Amino acid sequence: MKSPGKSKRQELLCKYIEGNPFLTDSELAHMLGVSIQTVRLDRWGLSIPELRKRLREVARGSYGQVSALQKEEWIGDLVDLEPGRQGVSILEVSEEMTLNSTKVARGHYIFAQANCLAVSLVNTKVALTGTAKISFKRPVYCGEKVIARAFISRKKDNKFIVRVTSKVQDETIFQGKFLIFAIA
Amino acid sequence: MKSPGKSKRQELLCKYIEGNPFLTDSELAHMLGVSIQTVRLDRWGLSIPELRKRLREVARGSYGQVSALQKEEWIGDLVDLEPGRQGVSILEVSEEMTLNSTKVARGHYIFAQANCLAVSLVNTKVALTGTAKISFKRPVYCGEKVIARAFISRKKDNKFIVRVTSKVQDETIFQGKFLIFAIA
DNA sequence: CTCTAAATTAGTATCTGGTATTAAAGTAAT
DNA sequence: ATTACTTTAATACCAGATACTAATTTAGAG
Repeated sequence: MKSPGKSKRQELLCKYIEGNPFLTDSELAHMLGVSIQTVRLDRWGLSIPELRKRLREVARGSYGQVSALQKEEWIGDLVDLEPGRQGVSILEVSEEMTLNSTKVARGHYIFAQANCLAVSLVNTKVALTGTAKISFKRPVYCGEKVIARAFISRKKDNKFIVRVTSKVQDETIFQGKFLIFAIA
Repeated sequence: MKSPGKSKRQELLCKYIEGNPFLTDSELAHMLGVSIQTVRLDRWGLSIPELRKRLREVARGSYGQVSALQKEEWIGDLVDLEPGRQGVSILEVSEEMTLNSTKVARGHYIFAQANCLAVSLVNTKVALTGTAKISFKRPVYCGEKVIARAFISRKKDNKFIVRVTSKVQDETIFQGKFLIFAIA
């Protein structure tokens, strides 16, 4: 019977947890539109540990080192993702991301968050950024929460146009148009 | 009455937890030779959060911090700089910068190197990226050395146009045009 | 359409590491 | 002995799970 839903969902589950290891099972269940038991079953099948163990590992700094998850380098926490359609990620600007004299976030962090999200939207094993046109609307300060929303605006063959808008409390601080290539 | 035992014990408690945030109350109780309730009371008095919250905090702090992008002030090594004119930086692509399945560097590192360099060309206290148009010409692999060259192509008031070309052994892998604002 | 196996959901008991609260001892100084 | 502080105990509750069993849903083959 092997419903295609299962493996797809498990892939998605991986992405969610890779993108944000702080998610509980019930949050994941809600995001995936399945019951909490299914999430646990999937985690078990993928041998992904529970939230608390993941946090322990992250805290120890060993997360992703030995993990079967092969954690990607993510900037921002993934909070919503419909591969092939849209996604949302949140980044809280910390001290290390800022120019220490001004507490303004360095542009490449904002870019990195958007880029990570844009790439993850493309539902293939590997996706690479080809070109991008980006614009920083205003400086972002330490402590602010940047919410990046991305959607695929066009698709042709293996090329995707992804638009990302990043906001701090309804104020747009960044916009970008990314051309992403999907690699088979 | 203020027994000396209490404040001494609380000091010790602080040290224990600072030295190892992974300790449970019962472990601490055992170490301090008091009951678990006393430990909780002490934690409460010192407003030290419970184990799980401590782990969350540690995890939050270290999550992504492993990343070169978060740790380092600068992406790339500056090897030449004439402020207001041109500059060169070199970045050796390390394992952490790549998608581990393919060993291809994630775009935002290449961008970060270029952005850092572009910003540093502008000879003021603070400079911020306004807009950028960038293009990744080919994937960059783990171990390759990326040499980014930047020059100021135009200047008007506090706005600078900086062009960056990044190469791996004479092969252009990235080009970008940055509009940088100088802040007084 | 029915049968069947896989997939999903439900339900219950149990665990850890706590919070929150109330109460009961212990201790030490005046 | 009284008073104030300190410590321990006891109980109810919570989040976020594990572990297990069972029922229900769903898809596909015959």
